[in-house]
Amino acid sequence: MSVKPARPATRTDVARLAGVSTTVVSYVINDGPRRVTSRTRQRVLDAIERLGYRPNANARALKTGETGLIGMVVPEVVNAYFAEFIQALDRAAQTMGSSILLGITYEEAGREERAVRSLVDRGVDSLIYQVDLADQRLYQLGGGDLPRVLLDRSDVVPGMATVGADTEAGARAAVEHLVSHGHERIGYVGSPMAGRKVDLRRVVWDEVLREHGLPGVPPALTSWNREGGYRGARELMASDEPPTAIFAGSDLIGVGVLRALHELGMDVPGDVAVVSFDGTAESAYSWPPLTAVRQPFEEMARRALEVLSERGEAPGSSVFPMQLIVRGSCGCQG
Amino acid sequence: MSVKPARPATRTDVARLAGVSTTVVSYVINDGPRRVTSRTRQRVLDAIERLGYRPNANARALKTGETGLIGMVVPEVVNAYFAEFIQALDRAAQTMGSSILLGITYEEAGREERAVRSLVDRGVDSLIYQVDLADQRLYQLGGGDLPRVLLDRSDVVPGMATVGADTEAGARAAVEHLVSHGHERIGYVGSPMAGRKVDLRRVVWDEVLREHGLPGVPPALTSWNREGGYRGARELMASDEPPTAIFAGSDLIGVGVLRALHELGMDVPGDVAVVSFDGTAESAYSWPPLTAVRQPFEEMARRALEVLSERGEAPGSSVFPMQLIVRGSCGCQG
DNA sequence: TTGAAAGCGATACCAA
DNA sequence: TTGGTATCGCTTTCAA
Repeated sequence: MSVKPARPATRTDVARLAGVSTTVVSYVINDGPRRVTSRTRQRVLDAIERLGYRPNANARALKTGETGLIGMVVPEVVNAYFAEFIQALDRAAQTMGSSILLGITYEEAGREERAVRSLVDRGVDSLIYQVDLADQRLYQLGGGDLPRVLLDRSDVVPGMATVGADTEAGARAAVEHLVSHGHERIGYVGSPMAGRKVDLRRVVWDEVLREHGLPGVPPALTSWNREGGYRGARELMASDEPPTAIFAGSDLIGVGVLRALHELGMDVPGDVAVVSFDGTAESAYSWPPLTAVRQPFEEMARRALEVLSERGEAPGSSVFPMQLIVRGSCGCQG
Repeated sequence: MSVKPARPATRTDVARLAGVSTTVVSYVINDGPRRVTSRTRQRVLDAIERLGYRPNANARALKTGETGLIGMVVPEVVNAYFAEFIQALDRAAQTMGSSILLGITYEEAGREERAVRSLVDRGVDSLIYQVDLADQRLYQLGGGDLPRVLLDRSDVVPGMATVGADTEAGARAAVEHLVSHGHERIGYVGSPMAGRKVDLRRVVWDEVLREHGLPGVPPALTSWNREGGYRGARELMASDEPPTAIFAGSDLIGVGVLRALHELGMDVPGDVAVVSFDGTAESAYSWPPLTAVRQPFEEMARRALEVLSERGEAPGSSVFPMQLIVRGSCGCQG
């Protein structure tokens, strides 16, 4: 039976109703730091229930210096790759009573600093970077005491913990799979990386080709979205010796590639086979469904939160295996 | 030139360095409520700069009762339909110095209450519901004083402001477009709505068919995702008189429909034309690209924030027009 | 086991 | 125009 007060009940109201001091209310809410008789405890619990009392998170944050908020910096959310991480992180955070606060950069120079600063100013307890910030100094925003982790990122920031997928093995699995189908001209569609970062997918693709004595193919470097995949595939197919297989650097790219191939009247995987990178839901429903190497979203998210709570440890890096998911676009089921 | 203090600077540090009282610091930061000489003001500004001072959001929230956080309740984020709104809202909120705090329900009964409660407990200033909550009482969480708005929602909650798209006109445009192409058997793939809510898309589809004297077709009601679209189209195409056109209740459904049609060896739009609802980026890169009626995401987001700041007004409802985007799947370009 | 009280950082009333 | 100070709701030390 809860009574609706006009003004939200505070801890003082609870104390008064329970006939104890506010200190005791605090003790029962936090299960410490002092013990409370179970009788007293029950009285407090009853009062809380009757008043519908909920602790004021801001007051608590002010006092303890912890908000229970985890800042996550992402370039966008309309992209299943990031959205998958956001959800995985959110679920993991829920079990710890924390919440994810998003800082979206939109990959616009101006918004980048705003996004990160906003998180820091709001007092997040830690930060997860899922974006390559243009200005390295932004990684230091808020001072050195905030636990931070780089999640599945291409750039490396000295002294910062890292959680990522085994891109190298994943890319290798993808390309080797295409090779195993007998393809000899295998193209790659990706994007140039900002700064002088290297795209491991591209590097590995190149390596595998070399290892098998296959001819090199100029990579099509456009942008990390569907449009980029589309343009890249058009480019690749317009060459004198078009590839018979394409390794797409992301699912979105893969989808764009498929569209281009269809437009050209090519059969997938008959004329051109495709394997993509990421393995989000969208890849499963394209036509044909994309064979892809999948990111271990949940595992990485859980690990990221672990890393953040182990603050103080030496910044290490965790690597998780990717998994090849065979669907229709590679030719296995064709 | 900013000095990095070990401990973050507080307003007291600023006051000391500027040789003024903390009150004045407050005045210049908030531009009021009292005026400050421009000379004093400048001294304070300098001190802030030198110390790298940033106001503590929690302390401020405690004092003012406002956090600058807007709670947004969504079922998921790995779905461009919701992600588009999240981004649109985020951008709009940024211009007001507010942030969007997400409460993801995952459409799981248990998480629903947690998600909403977590937002309220964190002290959000207002709430945007983008999900049909199973338990209507959850809409009242946090008391009656929180401004709330329902964003593009199918259910109606008495006394709550609403911002939505003109689903009816949108659906009509979609179906009429198919009719204008000469189709006589037009199917619908959607999903049963929770509770006894009605799916306007389905109702309008039915209406339009009737108006044109076209034969009714049993709708395929599955679920609002790609898988649902797939199953729905299989179902529709397995009937004795399969449709020659399909109205898909969402982009995801549309994508699933396309996959099913391809699997059956049908040509789109040659054998079956498709028009979908929502118009997210994914619809533009399916094969063939989906003709769709598009949600006015940005406009609705902006309006939602306006409504929230007009607290106290009578709860009205804003409706925005949808736009038909013609691409390849309807037959216009075939 | 319980309570009084200091203090987290910021706001704004009331005086000066 | 500027400053002293009470206060927001909560945590926790110290004393009872």
